[in-house]
Amino acid sequence: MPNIDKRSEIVRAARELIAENGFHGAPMSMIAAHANVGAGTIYRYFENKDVLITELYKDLEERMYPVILKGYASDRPIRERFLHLGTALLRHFIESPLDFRYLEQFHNSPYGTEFRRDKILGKMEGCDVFRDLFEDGISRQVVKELPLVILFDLAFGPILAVARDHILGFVMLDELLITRTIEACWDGIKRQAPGTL
Amino acid sequence: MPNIDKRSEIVRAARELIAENGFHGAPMSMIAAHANVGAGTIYRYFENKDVLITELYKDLEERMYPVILKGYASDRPIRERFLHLGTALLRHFIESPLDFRYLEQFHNSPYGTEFRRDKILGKMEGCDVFRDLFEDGISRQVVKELPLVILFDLAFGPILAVARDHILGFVMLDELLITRTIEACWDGIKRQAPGTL
DNA sequence: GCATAAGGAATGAACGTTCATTCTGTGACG
DNA sequence: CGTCACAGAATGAACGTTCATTCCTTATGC
Repeated sequence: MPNIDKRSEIVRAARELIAENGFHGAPMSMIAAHANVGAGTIYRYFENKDVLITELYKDLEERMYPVILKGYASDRPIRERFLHLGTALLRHFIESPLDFRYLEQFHNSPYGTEFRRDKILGKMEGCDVFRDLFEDGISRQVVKELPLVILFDLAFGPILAVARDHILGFVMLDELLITRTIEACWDGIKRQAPGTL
Repeated sequence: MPNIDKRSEIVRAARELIAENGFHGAPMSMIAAHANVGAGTIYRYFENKDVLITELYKDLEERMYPVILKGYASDRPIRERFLHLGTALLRHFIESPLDFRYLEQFHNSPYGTEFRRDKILGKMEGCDVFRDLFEDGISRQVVKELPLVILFDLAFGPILAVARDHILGFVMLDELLITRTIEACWDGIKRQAPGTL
C-alpha cells in the first residue's frame, strides 16, 4: 500500500522548492532528494510533474478558503464584508509566504492561465463569495457598475502586488497598513459619493 | 561589419516568441529559425540568452516612456495628471500586446525581481514621473499618506491585471472602460472626502 | 514466498553554447 | 576588366548538461 508519509514528504518538498525557485528551479531529482525519496518514487504518487504541480495548487486553494471565510457574515454591509475578505486574504498571504509564492508561480505560468480561463468561462466557481459580494454591491448601488472581471482586478491586483512587495522586503506591512491598503482597494471599487471630484 | 538587418530580425523573432511562449518556450534554436538565421549567428550580436532578454526589455522600456509622456503637462492638477498617465499606459499595453506580454514575462522572472529591487533601493530612477506625482499628491494632501511602494501597487496592480485580462480576451476594453478603470484606480489612491463612509 | 513499495542508475529528449567550416563582398593586382 | 586573396559574417552540426521519465533491482510487509 502507498505510504502516506512519503506522499506528504513529496508534497512538502515540492511546495517548498517550487515556491522558492520556481518550476524550472525545482527538478524532480531535487524534489526527490529533499523528500528523502527515490526519484522514481514520486511517480508512484503523481503521474508526472504537471499533475504534481496542479494537485499542489488545488490543495493550496482548498486550504485558503476556510481561512478567509472564518468569521465571515454574509448579512453584514457590503463594505464590511469586503474589508473582512480583503484583510483576511492579505494577512493569509503574508503569514504563508510559501503558499503565496507558489500561487504566484502558478498564476504566471501556462497552467495558471488555463485555470483562470476555465474559471472565468465556467462562471467562476470557487470565487463565489467574491462574485456574490460584488453582484450584491452592484445591485445595491454601493459598488461601481463595472464588469465583474474588472472589479476583481481592482481588488486583487493591489492585494497581490502588496503581498509580493512585503514578501520581497520592499515594504513592511503591519496590521494598520494592511487595513489601510484594503480600505484603499475598497475606495477603488465603491461608487463615489456624487459631488466629490 | 555586422548586418543590422540580421540583428533586428533576431530581436523581432525573440520578442515575438518570448512574448507568446515565455522564456522557456523560446529556445535559441527556435529564435534562430524564426529569424531565418543560423543558431550561432545570434551569438555574434548577443553574448548569451540572458543578455538578449535583458537588452530586449531595456528597448521596450525606452520605447514606452515617450508614449505615456506625450501631452503630459506637469503643471496640471494631480488627478488630471494621474488620469493622463494611467490611461496612456493602459492604452499602450492594449495596443502593443506583444510588448505587454514580454513585460509580464520579464517581471515574473528572476530578471524582473532583480530589476525591481535595484529600482526600489536605487530611489526608483526611471519611475520619476510617477514618483513625483505621488509625492506631490501627498504633500498637497490630495493623495493618501501611504508608502510610495503601496501607492504604486494600488495604481499599477489593477492596470496590469486589466491589461492582461483584455489581452487574454476575458474583457473587451473600449475607451470608456479604460477611463472608468483608471478613474477607479484614482479613487483608490486619492484621499477620500471626510464624512463619506 | 509472494506481492507490492521504493530506490536510483539508465535513458533519451531538449537545451544553450561553441567552433570548424563555408560563404560573401571588397580591394589589390596584372 | 578579370582574377585572386583575404577578412569577417554566417552557418549548423556537435558537445556537454540538465531534466523528466522509465525500468530493472532491491527491500518490506503479510
